[in-house]
Amino acid sequence: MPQDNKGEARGFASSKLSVLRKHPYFADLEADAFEQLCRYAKHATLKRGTPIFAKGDPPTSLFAVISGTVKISISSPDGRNAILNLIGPGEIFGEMALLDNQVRSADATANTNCEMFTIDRREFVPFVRSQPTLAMKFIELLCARLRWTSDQVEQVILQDLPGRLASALLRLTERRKLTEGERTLAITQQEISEMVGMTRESINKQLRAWASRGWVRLEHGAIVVLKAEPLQALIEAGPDDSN
Amino acid sequence: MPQDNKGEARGFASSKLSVLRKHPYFADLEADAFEQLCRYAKHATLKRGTPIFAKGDPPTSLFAVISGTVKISISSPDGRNAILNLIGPGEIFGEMALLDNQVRSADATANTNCEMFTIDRREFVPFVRSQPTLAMKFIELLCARLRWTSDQVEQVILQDLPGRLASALLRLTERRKLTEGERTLAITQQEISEMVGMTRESINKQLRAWASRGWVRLEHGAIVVLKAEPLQALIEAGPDDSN
DNA sequence: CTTCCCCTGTGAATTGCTTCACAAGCCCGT
DNA sequence: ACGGGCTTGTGAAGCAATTCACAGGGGAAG
Repeated sequence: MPQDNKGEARGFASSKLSVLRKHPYFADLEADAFEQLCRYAKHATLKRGTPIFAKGDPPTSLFAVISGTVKISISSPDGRNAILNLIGPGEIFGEMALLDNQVRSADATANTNCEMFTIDRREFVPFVRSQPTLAMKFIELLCARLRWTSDQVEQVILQDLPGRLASALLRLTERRKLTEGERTLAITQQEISEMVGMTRESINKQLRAWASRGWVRLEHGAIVVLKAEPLQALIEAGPDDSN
Repeated sequence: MPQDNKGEARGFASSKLSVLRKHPYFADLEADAFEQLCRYAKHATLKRGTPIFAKGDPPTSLFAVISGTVKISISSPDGRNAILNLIGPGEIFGEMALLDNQVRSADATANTNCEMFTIDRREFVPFVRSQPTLAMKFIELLCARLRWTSDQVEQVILQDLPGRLASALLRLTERRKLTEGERTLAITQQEISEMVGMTRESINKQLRAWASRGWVRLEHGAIVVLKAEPLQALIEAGPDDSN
């Protein structure tokens, strides 16, 4: 739980405000609510790899990512781990434990160098209760999360390796609102493998097969989706439609 | 979308009220909100196997189960299916699509003969907006769902067959608040297999192995958990701790 | 500018789970 | 009370994905 408040050094609410305004999640709040939010929000920057919270922790804050990405994951005793979500700029995380007042159900780590706002629990909870509009916004957020996670269950249970991988790639491009031409995903093969629950090696071989067909292009730390249609078709066809 | 309103035949709000009062989910609503709810709620009974809604449908209602269980599932083109959740008496389902105004993301089917209340979308949404307490209650519900589903992802990705199965059994007993002595789960091996994403045959063999050690007892259409500790230990030990 | 670590790439052997193919039992509806 | 269908039980063969064991290349940090 790092508390690097460099942003506070300047001490001007206005500077914070201008950055917060750009955060899509809060963009359409009413003026007074937004002002209140500004007073609550604290700025923080953290280095790649920094743990933000761990499974079992009592929740202290809500987080709003400004730049960089945060990994939400769970690890098993034998060293494997599962990535449940990757949170990017303009997104929020850590709301669940705050809203239901339970301990954190997963780990959060800065996946790259990150810039973010944090809102303390003591201010956040009464704030949500006092703002019905905000409560509805969080309901929508939770619904979106639930759809995302249920999709993950569906794919992991119903599909084989090619299907899961295709599904993960497309879901990630959609989420990032990349819908045209070259869809570049800044993600390592290791990370993808932990999202779909298969080994890095298997993922690599499948990606390579698709690359040779021109469906994707592989770069260092990135995957570029070139043709979404055959991948989509593969998912709809179900397991073992010969890759 | 069956609309069997036999319960209406009597035409007395009071009879409906007495049943609704027993539904834990609404038990602690304020008097006036509860009265309003009574006017909205419609009674319905449906036979085992009846489809309630299907993936892709526009949402029409919220459902509150009084008796029986409802299956929330998704099926793939090649005939396999995945059970996302089993909703029992005192529980609610179908809220997600209503709250975020999207199409249904899964199928719902009466898994046994069922008795339930339905609340129409046109009445439900304004009702939630006008009752902050209720909104907070739904936030909690969504959080609980999210934890449940994330757990499912975690287990499916991190654990092997024994771990997944143990985890599913324990999560089900917990959910039903069975914490002492003989925990009977009214569930078929087919159903469990569709919840954990493995074949019925594999599940059967594992259950049989545990039965011979006295950890569980197998009945027709039911699994009785006799010893939770070794199962729990198995999950914590992670994959391949020799069954 | 150079070191070191992470990311990628690839083959061979192994295996946990599936697939397939049955048989028998229980229960529900008519 | 009697089918017929769902539910359980079990073995043998097959295979998709893992495991293991490498090697080269890029990029970030010092």
